Order: sequence, then structure tokens, then C-alpha cells
Amino acid sequence: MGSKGEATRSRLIIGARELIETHGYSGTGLNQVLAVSGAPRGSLYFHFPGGKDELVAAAIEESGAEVGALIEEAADRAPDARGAVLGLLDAFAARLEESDFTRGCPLAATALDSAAADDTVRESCRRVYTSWQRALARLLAAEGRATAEADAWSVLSLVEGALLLSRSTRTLAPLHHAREAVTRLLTGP
Amino acid sequence: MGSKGEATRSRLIIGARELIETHGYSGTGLNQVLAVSGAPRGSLYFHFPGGKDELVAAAIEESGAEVGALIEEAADRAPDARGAVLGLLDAFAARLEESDFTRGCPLAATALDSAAADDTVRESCRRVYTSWQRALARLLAAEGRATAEADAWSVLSLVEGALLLSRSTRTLAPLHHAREAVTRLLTGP
DNA sequence: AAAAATATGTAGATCAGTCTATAGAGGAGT
DNA sequence: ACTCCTCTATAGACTGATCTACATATTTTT
Repeated sequence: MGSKGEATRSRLIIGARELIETHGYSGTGLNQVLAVSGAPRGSLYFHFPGGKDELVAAAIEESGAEVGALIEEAADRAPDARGAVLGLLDAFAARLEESDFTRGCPLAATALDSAAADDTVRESCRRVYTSWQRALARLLAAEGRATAEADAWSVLSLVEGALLLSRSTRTLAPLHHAREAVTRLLTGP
Repeated sequence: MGSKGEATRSRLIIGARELIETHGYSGTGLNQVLAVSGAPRGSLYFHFPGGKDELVAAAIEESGAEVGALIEEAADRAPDARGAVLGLLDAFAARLEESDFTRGCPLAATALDSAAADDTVRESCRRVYTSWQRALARLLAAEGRATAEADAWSVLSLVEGALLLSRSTRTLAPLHHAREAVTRLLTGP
């Protein structure tokens, strides 16, 4: 495993991540990925014998891990679960604004347009979303919240929906109002 | 304006709606649309000189109007805004389950993967989402809720996020938990 | 030298869009 | 009643580009 090979593999995943986040699975061509990452065609099928599906699945998992780390980071920084979610929303808002509303949830576009398609990619999306929900549930359960599992799903729904609407309307309003909603949801019992 | 022409135009939109809902903008080929609707290629460019973008935009608007009617219908049936949203969630849950988790929000896939596509489609999505938010805001304002505008965005985020997650995980859990969250959000001040 | 990785070339399918030809309906004029 | 004319709509072939995947050859690393 030469470091050169790993570097090329990494560049391919990075390129795929950038493209599928904004254009989804079908909207991303391998030629585009190759152009962005500067890798030759042969390298793609050497590192990802499964072709497009394997590359996209790897990109999804990597993006998922990155957001997972973002959740943990926000949890470390904030005094409680509510603060962690607010921090997460702020981080997403900043990302969305910096990218001129092209980068919201890195999985969403792919999760939706591959839902009826390939099993590999769809399964990756399912696994990543579930891992995020579990991370949130852990935070909520750590505060003794009885409905941690359910609340984690609701909070994740709120965040994902706000990202979708903010990106589509090109306004931070949905994300902004999601802050208030999270505060209300995670206050009290 | 023969009725024959209108019928063909309608069949094209119906076919486009079915396909873009599950595969998004990029994932839907015009050949597929033609095959599903049984219309010849020439008819497509006769009724939609703007090509794919114009057809998809028309499909988005029609789907948007249908969901808008669904909101009004739920509002008529329920005693208050909270009940209306719960009815809407139930309707979406039924739709999702009946379609084996392929049909959630009819716009979402297109809204996300058409970020780079022509402005026509993106603008249609933005307009439809905003119209849904306004419909919800009217319901909330009618009950004297001061934060109707903000709450409408939050509720819509919650619904859209739950649809996304339910479809991706192939479970009704997110939609189910969204019911509880809506109840909590729309109870009290 | 053997294995790992890179570098192109190419195949076959599908893509959106344009082109020309033609069928059908309804009105006008004789 | 009949033909002529026009507009609407259908019908499908065709184009050039692009797509994923595979094949083969070359370079780099161990």
C-alpha cells in the first residue's frame, strides 16, 4: 500500500464528496470526479473495483463520519445537549452561507435520488443517518431524558428539514427558526 | 386547443411527476418520461418548448399544488392547526408506506439535485416550499399564535426532515416521532 | 523481477434536443 | 356537399455529446 496510491484514492473520494453533495448521485458524473480530483480513469477502477457505487458509498461514509465528529465536537463545547444541537445548527448555517447555499446535508441529495436505486449507496445513507441519530440520542440520554431515542429522531428531522428548506429557499430563515424550535423541544420534560 | 392535446400534455406531466419524485431531476431521463406517458418525442417539445426544465418545473408546480390542497383538506378536517399537521403527517406516512418508501416529499429530490440546474426548476421549488410555509402560517395565525411565521417554518422543517429520514431509513419511526414533536411544539404559547 | 498504481483508448448505451414529415380538425369559399 | 387551407398535434429518425465500464499498455514502487 504505497502512500501514493492512498493519496489518489483519497483525492477521488474528496472529489466525489464535493460533487455528490451538491448534485446527488445521478447528477454526478465520473468524468467530473476525475476532472476535479485530477486522477486518471484507470486509477478509479483500480481503487474502486465496484465502480461508481463503491466510490459514492465511500464518499457517503466519509462525509457521515465527518458530521459525526462535528456532533461530538459540538457536544464537547456545549454545556448540555440543547447547546450542542444549537452549535450544530450554527455550524451548518455557516457552511451553507459560505458555500452560497450549495452545501447543506452532504448526504441528502444522494439519499433521495438513490432511494429507489442501488442497494449499496442506499444502505450507506441509512447507516449514516442512523449513526447520527444514535449520537444525538446518547447526548440526550446522558442528561437523563427518558424519551432520548424519540427526541433524537425529532431533532435530526428538524435539522435535516431546515437544511433542505434553507438550501432550497436560499435563506437562513428555516435554520434560524429551527434554533428556537430545538430550544422549545429540549426544554422541560 | 383540442382536448387531445391537453390530454397528452397532462400525461407527460403525470409521468414526469412520478419519476422526479423518486429519482430527482438528474436521475430522470426524458426517454423514461416518454415511455411512461406513452407520448412521442415530438409532442414533448411541442407542449414544452423549453424542454426538460419546463416540463420538470410544471411537474413541480402541480405536485406543489396537490400537497397545498392536502394541507387545506387536513385543516378543514381537524379542529385546530396542530390536528391539521398531524393529519398531514398521517397522510404522508400512508403514502410512504403504500409506495414501499419511494414517495415522500414530491419535491425534495429535485430541490436538492437541481442546485446547478437551470434557475427555472430551482425557482419553482423555492416558490412551492414558500407557499406551503404560508399555508401553515395562516393556520397558526388564525389561532392567534404570535410566532406563526417562525413556527410554520419549524413545522415544515420537521415534516420535510421526517419524510427524508423515513424514506432513507425505510422506517416510519421518524414520521411517528415527528407527531410527538409537533404536539409539543404547538402546545402552549 | 514482481506487484502496485497510473495512464489512455475505446465500446456500447443513453442523454437532451433538433429536424422533417404527416395526420387530424375546423373554417372559408365556391 | 365539396375542396382548399391552416393550425394543432403527433410521429419518429437523427445528431452530437456524455455516460459508465472495461481493456490494454506503461510507469512506479517494493
